[in-house]
Amino acid sequence: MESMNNRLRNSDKITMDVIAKELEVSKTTVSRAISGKGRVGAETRDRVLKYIESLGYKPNSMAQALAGSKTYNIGVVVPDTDERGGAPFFKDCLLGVSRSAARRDYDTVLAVVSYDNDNISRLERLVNGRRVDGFVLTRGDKGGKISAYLRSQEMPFVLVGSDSRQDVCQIDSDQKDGCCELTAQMLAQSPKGVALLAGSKEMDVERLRYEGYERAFDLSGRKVDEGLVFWNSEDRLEEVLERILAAEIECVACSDDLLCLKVMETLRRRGVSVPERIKVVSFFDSEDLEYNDVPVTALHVDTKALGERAGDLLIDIIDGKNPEARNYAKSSVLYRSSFRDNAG
Amino acid sequence: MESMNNRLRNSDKITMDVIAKELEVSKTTVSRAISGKGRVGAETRDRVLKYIESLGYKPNSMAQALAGSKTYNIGVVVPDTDERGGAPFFKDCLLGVSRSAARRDYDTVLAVVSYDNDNISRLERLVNGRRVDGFVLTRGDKGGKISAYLRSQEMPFVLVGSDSRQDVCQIDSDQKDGCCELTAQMLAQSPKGVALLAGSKEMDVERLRYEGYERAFDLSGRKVDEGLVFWNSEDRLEEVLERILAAEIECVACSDDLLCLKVMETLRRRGVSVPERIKVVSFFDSEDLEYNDVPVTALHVDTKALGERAGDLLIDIIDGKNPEARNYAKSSVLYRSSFRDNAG
DNA sequence: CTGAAAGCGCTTACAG
DNA sequence: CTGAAAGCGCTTACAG
Repeated sequence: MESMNNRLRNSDKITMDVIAKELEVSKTTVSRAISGKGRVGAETRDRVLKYIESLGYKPNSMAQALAGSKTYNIGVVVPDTDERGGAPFFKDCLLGVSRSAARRDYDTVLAVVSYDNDNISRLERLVNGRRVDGFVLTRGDKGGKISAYLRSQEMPFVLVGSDSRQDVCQIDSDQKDGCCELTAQMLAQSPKGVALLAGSKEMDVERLRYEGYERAFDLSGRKVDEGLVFWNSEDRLEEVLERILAAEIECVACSDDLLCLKVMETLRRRGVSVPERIKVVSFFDSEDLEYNDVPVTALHVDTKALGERAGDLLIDIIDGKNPEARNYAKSSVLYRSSFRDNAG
Repeated sequence: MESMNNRLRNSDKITMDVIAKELEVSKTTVSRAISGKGRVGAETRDRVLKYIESLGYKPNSMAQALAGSKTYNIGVVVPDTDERGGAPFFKDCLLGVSRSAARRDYDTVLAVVSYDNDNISRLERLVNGRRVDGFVLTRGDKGGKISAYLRSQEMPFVLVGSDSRQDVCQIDSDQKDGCCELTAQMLAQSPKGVALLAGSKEMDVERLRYEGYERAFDLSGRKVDEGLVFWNSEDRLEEVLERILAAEIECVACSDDLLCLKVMETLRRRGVSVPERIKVVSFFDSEDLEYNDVPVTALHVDTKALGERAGDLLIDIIDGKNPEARNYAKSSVLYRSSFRDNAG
C-alpha cells in the first residue's frame, strides 16, 4: 500500500531497511557504506552517508552486537571496598578507561566485585550474557581468581597494577624507578643519609619502593644504612622519629601518603619545622599531601593516564593485536614545600 | 546427519535452539520457561530449568535486547571534573547505583560528560545506539540541558540532587532538615548563639543549609543574629573568627568540610582549643573531617544509599511505575570530638 | 561494485 | 499448555 509514495513517513522507525528502500539500494550496501567494510562505489557511499546524516540515523547497536558478535562494551572490574583514600584512584582509573573507550568508540560497563566474600556474580553476568568484549581489572586481582576465570572463558583482560605472571597483560606505574629518582634527589642534599619509613615488607609495592630507594644509593656509590630503614613504622612512629632526629638526618622518605601525613602531624606537634629542620617526601601522592599545612613533595602517579593506557591495551587485544605484556607508566615528582630539588 | 545421535556435542554453541531440540520441545517453550512469561506446564518448565542449569546455559543478552527492545543497562551520567574532594561522591554514588542495578538484574554503564565544554557525545551515543534503558544524572544538571535532551528522546531518567522542576524525578538528602537538627543540638548548649560560616548565597545548597539553621532558631523560640551569619566567609576567615571569639560565642557551624578544615586549622594555629574553648561542626562530612587532628562532628549524607535509591527509582520508571517525583533521604549527625550532644 | 539471502539468538502475537 | 513462524535490525559469506 501507499505504493505511489515511498517518501519516509515520520512515524517509521528508521532502520537500514527503510534507508535502503528510500535510496533504492540494498541493505547490504547501506551497511557497507556505514561500516566502511567491503567495497562500495564512492558515489553510492557518499549518497548513503549524506542521507543518514540528514536523518540523524544511528545503527541500533544491539542488532550490531548480535550480528557481529561484538558489543563494543568493555567492563571495568572494581572492588566495592571502603578503604580510606581509595576514592581518587577509583574515580581517575574509571575516567581514564572511559576516555580510552570513548576515543575508540566503546562504552564502559561497571563490574563491581566484592573482594571480601569473593562475590563475582556481576562479572559472571557480564561474561555469560556476552555483554562486554573484555575487561580491565583494577586494584590487582587477589589470588588471581578473576584472571583465571576470565581466561577460562577466553575473555580478554588487562590488569592495572602488577602481576608476576609473565603472560598477563598489565600496566603499572614504575614505582621503583620513581622512588629511585626521588631518593637520588634527596641524597644529593643529605650527607648523613635519607631515612625510609616503610610499611609492611609483605606487600609487593612496599618492596618495590624499597628497591628504588636502594638503587639510588647504589647509583650514587653510597650504601643503605639498614638502621635507617624502618619497616612497619606506622605503629611506632614516635620512637622512630625520635631516633631519626637524634641522628640528625636531614631527609625522611615515607612510603605512602597516610603514613606521611602522620609523620607531618607528629613533627608539627613536636615543633620540628619542615623543611628547615628536616625534609620530608612521600612515595605516594594524594590531595591531602597537596593541601597539607606544609605541602609535601611526593611521587605522583597519573592514575587517569594509567586507566587510559589500560583501556588502549585491552582494545588492542580485542582488535586482535598483541601488545606487550608488561607496560610501565612513568611517575613524576611533584615538588612542594617539604622538599625542593636543587634546581627549584 | 548424525541422526542417531542427538546428544549435545561439546563444540556446539548452546542456544535455545539446541536446548529445544535436546528436550524435544519448542524454542518458544524454552524461552517461556526461562523468562517466566507466558504459560508453561510446571513439569515441562522444571525439565527445561533443570537442563539449562546442568548446562550452565545463560541466554545471550544482546539477542534478548534486540528481540525485546530492552537492554537491561542503565547509564550513569558523571562529570569528568577534577574538583577537589569530589572523588568520594563519585565513587559512592556509582557504587550505589550499581548495587541497585545488580539487585534488579541490570548493568551500569558510564556516560562521562564534560561540563566544561558541554560535551555530551558519550551520552548521545548511548541514547542513539539504544544501549541503555534510562539514566541516573549525578551532580545536578547545569542549565537542564541534559534532562531536556533526554526528555526529547523519551529516555527515562532520575536526578541525584535537587531540581526545581516539579516533574523531574529526583532524590536528594534533606539538607535543610539535617542542618536544623544539628543546629538545634548546638543551640541547646549555646546561650550566646551559634555562628554560621557559610559559602556563597548564590548556591542552592548554601541557602538550604541556612534555612535549616534558621529553622532551628525558630523552633527554639530564638532569633537568628544576622551578625553571626557570615556569607563568603572563606576569604576572610581570620577576621571572622576574630569576631566570633571576641563575642565569646560557644559554637560555630561551617557549611562545608573544606571550609571547616580551614577553620580548624586556623583555630589550632591560634592555640584556640576545640571543643573546650569553642565547639565546631560541619554541615557536610568527609573523611578529612573524620581523620582530622580533632575529629569534627558533621552532618553525614549516605551517598551510596542515595545512589541506590536513584537506581531503584529509575528502574521503577523503566518498569512503567510512577514513583514520587521528589524524594528525600535523611542525613544523620555523626558526633565526634569537636562537639557532642548532651546525650553523648 | 552490488544484491538476495541466510544468519546472529532471542521474544511474542497468533493459532491451535 | 504448546508450537510454527514472523520479527527485532543488523552483518557477511556467496554469487554475480
